[in-house]
Amino acid sequence: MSDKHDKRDAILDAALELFAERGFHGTAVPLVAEKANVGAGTIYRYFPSKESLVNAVYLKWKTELGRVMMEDFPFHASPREQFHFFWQKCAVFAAENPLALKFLELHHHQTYLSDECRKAEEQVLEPAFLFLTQTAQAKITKALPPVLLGALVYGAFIGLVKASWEGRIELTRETLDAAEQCCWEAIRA
Amino acid sequence: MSDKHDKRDAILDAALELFAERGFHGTAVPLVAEKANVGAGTIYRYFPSKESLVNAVYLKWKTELGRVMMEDFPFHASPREQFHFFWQKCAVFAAENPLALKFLELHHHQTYLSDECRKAEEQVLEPAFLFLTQTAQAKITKALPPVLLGALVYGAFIGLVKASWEGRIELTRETLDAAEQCCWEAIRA
Amino acid sequence: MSDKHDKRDAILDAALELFAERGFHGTAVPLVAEKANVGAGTIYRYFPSKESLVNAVYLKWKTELGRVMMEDFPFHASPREQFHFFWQKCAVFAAENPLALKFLELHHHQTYLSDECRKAEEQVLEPAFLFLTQTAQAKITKALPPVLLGALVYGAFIGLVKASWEGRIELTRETLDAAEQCCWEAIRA
Amino acid sequence: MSDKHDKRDAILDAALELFAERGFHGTAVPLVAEKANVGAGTIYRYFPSKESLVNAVYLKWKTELGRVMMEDFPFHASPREQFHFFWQKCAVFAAENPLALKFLELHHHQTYLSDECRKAEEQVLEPAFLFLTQTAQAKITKALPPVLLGALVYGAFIGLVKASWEGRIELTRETLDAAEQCCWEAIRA
DNA sequence: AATGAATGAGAGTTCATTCAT
DNA sequence: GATGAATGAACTCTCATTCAT
Repeated sequence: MSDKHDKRDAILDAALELFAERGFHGTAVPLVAEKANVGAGTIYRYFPSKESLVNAVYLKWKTELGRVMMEDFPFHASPREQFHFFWQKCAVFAAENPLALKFLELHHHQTYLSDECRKAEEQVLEPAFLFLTQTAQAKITKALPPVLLGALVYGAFIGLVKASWEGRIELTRETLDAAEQCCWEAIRA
Repeated sequence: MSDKHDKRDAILDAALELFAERGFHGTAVPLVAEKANVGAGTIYRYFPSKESLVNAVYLKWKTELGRVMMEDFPFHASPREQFHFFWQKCAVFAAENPLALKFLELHHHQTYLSDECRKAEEQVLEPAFLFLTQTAQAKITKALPPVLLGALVYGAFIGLVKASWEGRIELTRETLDAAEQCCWEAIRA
Repeated sequence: MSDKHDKRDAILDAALELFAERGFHGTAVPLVAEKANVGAGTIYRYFPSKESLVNAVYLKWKTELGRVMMEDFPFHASPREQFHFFWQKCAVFAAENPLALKFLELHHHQTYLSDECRKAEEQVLEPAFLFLTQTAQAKITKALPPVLLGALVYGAFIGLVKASWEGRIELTRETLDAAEQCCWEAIRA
Repeated sequence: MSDKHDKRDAILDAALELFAERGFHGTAVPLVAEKANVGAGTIYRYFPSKESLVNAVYLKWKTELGRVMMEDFPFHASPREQFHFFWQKCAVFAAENPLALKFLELHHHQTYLSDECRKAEEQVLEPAFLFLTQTAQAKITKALPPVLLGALVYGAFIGLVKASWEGRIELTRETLDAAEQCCWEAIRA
């Protein structure tokens, strides 16, 4: 039925895995083809170039990240609960799509990414910035630029995830909860 | 005497800059040679391969980072002052060697890095872990694994620096101080 | 009935145009298919290979050229009138089928053409050679090998047509008549 | 001594031969390399692309043709003698550089040729046009556009040369002289 | 009969590495 | 010791041809 999408998706999945592990320039197109179980030429029926492929992977997962971040957002919950929601969503995404997160981190702001990818980036960040703006106004979080607090918390989260990738820590429920509390204390007024 | 080291250093500097901006696979050896003002063959008199060159750059700067982190460490100051010292050293390193930090982040844990690099990595982290172990025992910082708190704080710091690289924030004295205080509040008991 | 031939002709027409403009190796088969409004695979139902297609196009137009050259030949007119007939036929063919003439010139004696094409070539030239043989015997044209005079006149004609393709001259009635007279004076005794 | 030019020339010579026989798109770069006895990559040290290589070959031989055409031009000889000079020069060039002439004919006005090549083309034609303009004014040649007479004569010459390439005629001294006289009669008043 | 998605061999091109100078 | 021209393996990408539908 969806043979066409099966193949396109197989290519996107294979590319995600290889780009995440070896980087853009370190990944040969025929290798992607082999992993996706298609011919090398087939990739070029779906993507006009290797660059467009990496952009497609980036856009797919950045968009997906943005989507899950806002899914069922508890608009009427307390700021602390909303912060928990954000953290939880990131943790679930990291647990379910470790390769996607690795890929997004590794290719973030690379020269071969299109403007479209940069715009998707900003859209994903917007809700978090809005949250930090509103809670700062309410004197719940510190009177600091949202971009600063956002960078710190997201950076801390990524630091945690990277430590788990390197086997230096295990992302148990307790660890994640403790880390969340640390980050909340970092930003609360 | 220093002619030999002049050339070796020129190669390491050129490699640092190019690897930081384009990544390992995205950087051609002849380009490194050109930037270092040496012949392409000369690089192979100092480094047996491109891989060994990237390892040498990594080791040089990881070691340098470890060195500056411990230089003049105030062993008898208060934990908060010691934390300030760590943070300050990182900030100075980031300001003085932005390319080096970018390089270290980009090549961190890549497959072509040798075991020696991984060991250097650990050595750099050791003092910070020791600090977090001792302050936790003294109930000054949270009773959480040092690797967890370390990952959060270093991650937050890298998040901040990346935001500045992308032009989303300016690393003024005030910003850095505020961020430091956030991170202290994240880990304090 | 003519459905089959419609498709075959559409392919031949598309191939003529593309081969004439981009050459044999510069033309992709799927492009021919697209221009002919058929599937790429359909071409291989009519022609076993790209080579056989270019041969078919060549044979079609070389044969057509031979046909129109002899159509209504004025066997009983004067040599000068017969020469005018030849020239006129060539001019009409060039005007009506510029792509065909361009194609025939571009692919003339190429390695991928079959022997059949070479034979067709000779058949087309035969009447002209016969004419030049007979008029030479009658001391109306120069006592030179027909192949020499034929090469000069046909070469001159092609030179003229190429100049018009390049926009260096316009093939008006006057120009063609003047050129014809030049060529006649070139060969007349 | 001139090792560098030896290699560049070897590439240009190999390219001339292969492009003349198989056309631009029909010639693979590695084949040129093999014939030139260099590595495939070496070609790209001398020419940035296959296109620039074919342009270099074209320019080299078009320029050479223009040079030999004007070498020792008998400015004070009679028009008929000057015509003989042109014809003779072309014949010598064709005899000494058959591949070059074949190449120039095959690649004439192709889309991948640069503007520089087109300008070289015009420069080569200029002296012939000047000759035809002046002789027409002196009522020695026909009162027809130089571009018309030039196209006829050069076309006739190429027709003759092509016939010899195809083995249909032998370019003896007598044949060439007779053909020259034919062409003169074609254009004389 | 007709299709066009799929293919893999081969195209043009790059680059890590070597070696004669 | 230093070089950079030379290389060929491997890259990205194209296309003549096939075959399941």
